Amino acid sequence: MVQEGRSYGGLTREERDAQRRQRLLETAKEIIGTQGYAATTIPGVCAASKVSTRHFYEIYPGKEDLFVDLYDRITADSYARVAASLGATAGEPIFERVPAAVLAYLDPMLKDPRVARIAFVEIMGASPRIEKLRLDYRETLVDIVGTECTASVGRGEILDRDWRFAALALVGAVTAIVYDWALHQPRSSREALETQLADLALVLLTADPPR
Amino acid sequence: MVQEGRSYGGLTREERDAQRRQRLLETAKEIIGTQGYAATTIPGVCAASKVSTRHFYEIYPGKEDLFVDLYDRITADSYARVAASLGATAGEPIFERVPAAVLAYLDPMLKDPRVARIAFVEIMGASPRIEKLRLDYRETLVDIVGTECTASVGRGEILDRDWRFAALALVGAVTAIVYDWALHQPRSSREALETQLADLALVLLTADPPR
DNA sequence: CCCATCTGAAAATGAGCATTGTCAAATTCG
DNA sequence: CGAATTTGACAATGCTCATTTTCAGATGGG
Repeated sequence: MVQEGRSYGGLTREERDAQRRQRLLETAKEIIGTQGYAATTIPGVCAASKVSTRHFYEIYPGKEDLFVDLYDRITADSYARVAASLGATAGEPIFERVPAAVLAYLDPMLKDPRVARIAFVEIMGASPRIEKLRLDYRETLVDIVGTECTASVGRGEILDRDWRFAALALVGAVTAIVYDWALHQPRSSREALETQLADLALVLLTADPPR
Repeated sequence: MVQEGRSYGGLTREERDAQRRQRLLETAKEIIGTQGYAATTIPGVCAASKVSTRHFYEIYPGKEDLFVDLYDRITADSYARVAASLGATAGEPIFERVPAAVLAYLDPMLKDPRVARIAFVEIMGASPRIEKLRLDYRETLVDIVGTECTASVGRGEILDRDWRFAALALVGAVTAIVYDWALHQPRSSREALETQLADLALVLLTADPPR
């Protein structure tokens, strides 16, 4: 059981736990992002993290919770980037804001293929709880797109449409493309991909079907 | 061990095996498409199928093989529909052919939410072998799109572009949207969704970015 | 220095399956 | 009919973890 807590190795209990949690998260990113969630075991993560299983269960209730924590952090990071991007482009036309926000969101996945695999593949259908988490987060994203685009419609920049449909299409398309890009070697430059992704976002949110 | 085989219950060995396989596949569709692959157990599938585990292992080497067989059949069905659709619209403009082919592909998923879940969610990252299967099948699809569109470019109907990128975007977008539609109740009519999907396909394959 | 905490390693426990084996009853065919 | 097959139910096995517990040693406050 966890006692009151006193200093050890020059660190407080909180600091020691934080370091162990940090190592666990880093290892989880490596193993889940490389071998997949199904192939991930607690003893495996603990061994690679230099954390005893006893300490693991002092930090997390179970295996699923580590994955949830990892995914929460990845998502929170991307969402913060989106918020920052939207804040930085406030007042600019939607043609600037949306592509910038999309690329801000994707930055962590473009930098690290393991993150792309976790956020776009391993997260899917891993468990009922995690699936709900994924869908809830995505709903937030859909709402953001809807809000921004509706405001843009009000400014007369674009025509109104089914924003939920458009947002889901954007998320799905971007997911498939980035994961594919992260997987393949050799691949086009990140700059080239970002140009294509920005164009894609614009097309999906503003193009009229060529009837 | 499996003997030479003789009639039993008025059926040959092949027929008996085929019926058991049929029941297993139907049950697997129900359980995987409802509870998810991770929550699927052999004893569970066998009990619901009225097939003993002993017979299961006479038909399939293991659990993963049942899933592979199920996914193979689902995919083969969709691919056959695509081929039939493309054959039926031969000679027509790409603006007719592609939306028709996309809807042909999606028909089984639009008819049965369990199929949508299996093909679009449960299949992802289930295991290395299954993930490879998914990516290989998707590559075939990408090739088909590329072939059709390149031919259309030759006919002067559309401008050339990165067809692999466009195809991946289309597949990713359609996947996310159809699964979302299959999941939500209440939802728009199938006809309305199909119109949106057809427009989406055209936009992704033919629209120029509004620079 | 003394003792309560804390730590890493490793063993112990136990659950949940996948997979295999047993067997009595049912069926077929010579 | 009677031997050989086939069947379904179910017991038995074994393995892979998740989770808990043990324990000897390290550390720190008083």
